[in-house]
Amino acid sequence: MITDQDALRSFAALAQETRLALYRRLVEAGPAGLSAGALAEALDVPAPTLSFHLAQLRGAGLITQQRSSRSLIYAVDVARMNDVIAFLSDRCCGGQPELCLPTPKSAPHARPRRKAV
Amino acid sequence: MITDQDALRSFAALAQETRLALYRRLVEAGPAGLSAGALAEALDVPAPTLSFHLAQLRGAGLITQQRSSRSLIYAVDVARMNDVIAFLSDRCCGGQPELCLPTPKSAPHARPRRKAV
DNA sequence: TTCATATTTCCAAATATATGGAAATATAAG
DNA sequence: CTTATATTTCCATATATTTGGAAATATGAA
Repeated sequence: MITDQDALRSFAALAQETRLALYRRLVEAGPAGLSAGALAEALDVPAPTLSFHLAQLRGAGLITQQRSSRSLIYAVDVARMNDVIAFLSDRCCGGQPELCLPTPKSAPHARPRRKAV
Repeated sequence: MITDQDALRSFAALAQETRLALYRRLVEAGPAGLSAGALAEALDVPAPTLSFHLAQLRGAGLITQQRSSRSLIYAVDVARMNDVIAFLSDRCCGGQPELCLPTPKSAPHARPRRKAV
């Protein structure tokens, strides 16, 4: 589960060019994550600016932080992203989800869904 | 498909309390949508403020607008939301999606996913 | 210790977003 | 044509976010 405020913070966190790029870079990196330094180099962002944006993503619960010697390693929190997606998907069409399908005829041959992120 | 800018605009659109409430109210309403007036009353928002927020959601492509006599009817664009979700889900773990699953053991009994929104 | 590296916190200036009253536009009814 | 309803656009003010240099903190190496 996820509160309205959590969802709001998550969208706010992703609603910024640098942060969205950071998040996607971390999705790409997978569970191993990347250090702040590696991210700074990858995206060419000054350290204080990077730190600010990572803090936003972390405050939204979208990424985790872990120290490894002098480096801080960031990685996506997949479960949280799935919660955010569920937040948007739930309670559709006043409890009649079938109304939410793009078009009636597309339902029969709908492609199988993959686990998000 | 969806561009980075499109995704960014979508998150920005949802990253605001009133707009998120509007969007969710429209998800609930389903394909029939709701008029600006109905939304103004439901959320108790002054007309100009409402109009501003609806324009943001529309600019992001998340909702559609259609005139019906004197009223303007707004409804969610389900296809766009699915695109936004796909944007976040794609290219995970450097091309090894299995690494992105929350935990290895949770994969076998993963629940079936429902079409988003 | 002392020094170097990695990253954060502090803070002030620049930029962007949200709010709502008053006026404008669109549509329909009498 | 006049009036009423529905909604938007205009615009000034208020509020929030982003930026990056300088200084502070944390860790490890010599």
